Amino acid sequence: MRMAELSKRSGVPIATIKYYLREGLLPQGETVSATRAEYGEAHLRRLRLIRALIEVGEVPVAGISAILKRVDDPSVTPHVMLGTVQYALGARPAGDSLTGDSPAGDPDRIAAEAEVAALIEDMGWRITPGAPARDLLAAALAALRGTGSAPAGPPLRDYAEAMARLAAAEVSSVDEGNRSELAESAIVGMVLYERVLVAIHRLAQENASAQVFTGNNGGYNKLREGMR
Amino acid sequence: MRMAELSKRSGVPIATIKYYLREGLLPQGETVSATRAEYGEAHLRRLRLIRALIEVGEVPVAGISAILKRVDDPSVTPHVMLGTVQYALGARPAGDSLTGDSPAGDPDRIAAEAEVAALIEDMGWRITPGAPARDLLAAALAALRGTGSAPAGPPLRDYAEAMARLAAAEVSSVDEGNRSELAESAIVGMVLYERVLVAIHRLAQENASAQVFTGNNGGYNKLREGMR
DNA sequence: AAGATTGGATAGTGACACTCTCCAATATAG
DNA sequence: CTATATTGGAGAGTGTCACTATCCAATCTT
Repeated sequence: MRMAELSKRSGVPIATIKYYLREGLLPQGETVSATRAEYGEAHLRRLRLIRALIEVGEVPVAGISAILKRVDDPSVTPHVMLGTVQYALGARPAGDSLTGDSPAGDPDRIAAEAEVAALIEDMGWRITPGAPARDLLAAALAALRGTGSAPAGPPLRDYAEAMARLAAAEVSSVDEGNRSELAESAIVGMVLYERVLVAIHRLAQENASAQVFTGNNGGYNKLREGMR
Repeated sequence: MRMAELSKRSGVPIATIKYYLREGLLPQGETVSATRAEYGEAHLRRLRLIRALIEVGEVPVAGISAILKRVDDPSVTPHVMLGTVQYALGARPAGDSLTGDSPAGDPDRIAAEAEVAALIEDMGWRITPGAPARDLLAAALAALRGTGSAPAGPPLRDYAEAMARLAAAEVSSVDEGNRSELAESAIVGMVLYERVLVAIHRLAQENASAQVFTGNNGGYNKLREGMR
């Protein structure tokens, strides 16, 4: 298959495919002559993976590049690879430009970090010390406690227990197939199930809000009036 | 408080505060003279809210502007306001630039939409027909089914039940205080608890991956060897 | 032989979130 | 009552990101 066909079949413009080739997201096709290269089904699959990560997963191109380097390196174990995905996803600049209530030093932040450590300990989880998700959680908690106006919400433990159950099912469903398929499937799973989780959480929030704030309505949700 | 002090106390540079004023994220201070305006605690609180939404919540500035317009409009009910937040968060360009497997027309996408509708029906949820989270979920599911290499994962119902429980607790914890505080607290809650959820999900995934892929290790997670 | 297509290199685009530079009108200090 | 500093406000400039457009010479295709 030539580039034009790859483009048509994937729906990705040729200029963009060239860009992905340059960035190393997509491996080069097999060069047939100076002006011709042959692409296979693997390229198409890879391209779809890239699009899914970018469009649905909102993973930055640089992160995808880092992920795919690991996928294509046979010496990397699945667990390490998942770690790479986490790093690529959590590529938070760690003190974004403005360092108002900076990562370290802020008392809210320190308290939040302790809370995170306690949660992990409580759950008996094995988590790398430098895992980006730790920072992510600590930052979210610090912001939650620090904005003044923050609702109490459910205890972290409730989140952790629910997530432990779901994550166990997600990860165990990955455990099959050959290495490179396993790799791609694990990545897709990690990134896309996170989006699924978020989307369903939002739906659940909307429903909960409807239950709490609109008796049987406030002019917003006219349908399903008498349902309940 | 003058702008310099507002900047110092919030950690946000003056230039950026001016930018937020221009964009309407932050209300003007009380003009005292042609070159002097007075800012109060409310401005500081609002500024912290903005930073939390941008840094932790990754909400685009345009979305924050839309959200805050509703917060400052007393005729908007809490439920509608939460809807606005969802729109601001899910401001997905709906066919991003390249329309490869476009929103409509794609069979994977249509199947995914049916799956979403069935889930909502099953759970007995009240969800607006045009809710952005519907699209978000449908897009994630379509990508999941369409990449070829996708793990089965837990049934959607499991996610939905877990999220229903958490969302109910989140929303009910918001139900107090005066209107504008309630509004801000609801926003903070929606956005930041989502980050908390995501972060804990990632931690749970890392742990699950460690359990499944490393018997008692692969050279990655040297600590806690004999724990289990 | 004539036109189209290809891979590859280089430069340009638009969106985004700031950030910088000016400016005239005050404040404030000596 | 000057001299210096600061303020709010407006406009243009910056860096990043993910593309997108333009050229080009070397092939294919007809």
